[in-house]
Amino acid sequence: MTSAAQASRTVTPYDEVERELAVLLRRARTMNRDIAVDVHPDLQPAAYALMSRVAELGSVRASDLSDYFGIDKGGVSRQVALLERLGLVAREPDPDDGRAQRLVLTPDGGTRLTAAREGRRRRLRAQLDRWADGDVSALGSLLSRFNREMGSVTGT
Amino acid sequence: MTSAAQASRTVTPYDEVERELAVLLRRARTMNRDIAVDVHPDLQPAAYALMSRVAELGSVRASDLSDYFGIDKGGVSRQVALLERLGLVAREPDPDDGRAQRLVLTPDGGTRLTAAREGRRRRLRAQLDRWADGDVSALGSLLSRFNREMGSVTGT
DNA sequence: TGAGATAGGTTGTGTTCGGCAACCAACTGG
DNA sequence: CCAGTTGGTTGCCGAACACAACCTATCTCA
Repeated sequence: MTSAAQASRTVTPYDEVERELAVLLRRARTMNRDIAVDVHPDLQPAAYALMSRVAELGSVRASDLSDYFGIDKGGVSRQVALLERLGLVAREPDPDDGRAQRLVLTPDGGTRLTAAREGRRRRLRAQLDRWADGDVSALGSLLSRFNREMGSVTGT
Repeated sequence: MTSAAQASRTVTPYDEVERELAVLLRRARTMNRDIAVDVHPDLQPAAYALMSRVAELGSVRASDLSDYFGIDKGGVSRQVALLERLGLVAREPDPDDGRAQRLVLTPDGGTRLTAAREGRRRRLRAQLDRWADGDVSALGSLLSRFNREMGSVTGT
């Protein structure tokens, strides 16, 4: 009972998940930065994820992004402004709602994203290649589920 | 081929991992903040992870933390200073190296950490309870492996 | 033993991120 | 047509780091 090492009396799977998430989150910034620069030298790391989501859905409203990533709409607004300034996404008026705007990738944005995606995938693959296919899928599914279920508790 | 939606032509497991990580990372800040406040009202989110790691190992050097989390030692230094100011960790001279210091949890730090850990675990559990035990373990292992292998590519 | 080289920490500076809140515009429902 | 709500923008601010300069202690090796 001397040191705090006894905290390890029971390292539950929960603890492990928590610890690994902590590590991942701290390292994430660095990893993300490299990725974003691949797309466009002036692209901020955070904007990459938004852009990626726009590509995935084809057309989104800013508030959708805000909900999906669980971040403030103010931040989204700024990131989107940046993406637009860089010519990576464009805004279209939403036919169904005069207040809203639909975000779409510009051709240039699409091209750059695809190109960068290739490079990034290569790097990710370089690491995950040694994994069995099933493990990669499993990680994806588990993360997805985790996000989905944690997301619903927003107001904890 | 009109919109960028065709980017979904092949959503590989790699893509899913990437996407889910992106979501996770964006949400992380918020989640972490709540946790840290549980330990001590003035505790900054980032410091919680460090403190947690100190508890796990019992005694660490700042540079170990820097390596482990992959963040700059400057940041670690500041966080540690904060933790010390709050009386949560203490510094001891390293008997083996005059330059270094060993960080240990104070009794108060240990108490608070344990208490907060309980609360947090309850919340995490509330979500993960519906998971099969094996799934939680699997997520932990996969994340751990992911971190380990990605960590070794530091200079990509 | 003494001159680098190197490792552990601290501090100053700048940037990125994103929460909070005040605000405008447009939609919705009496 | 007035109130309440929702989509978005902007100002303000703190947190979290990266980067780099710097100090000190240790190590190395001739």
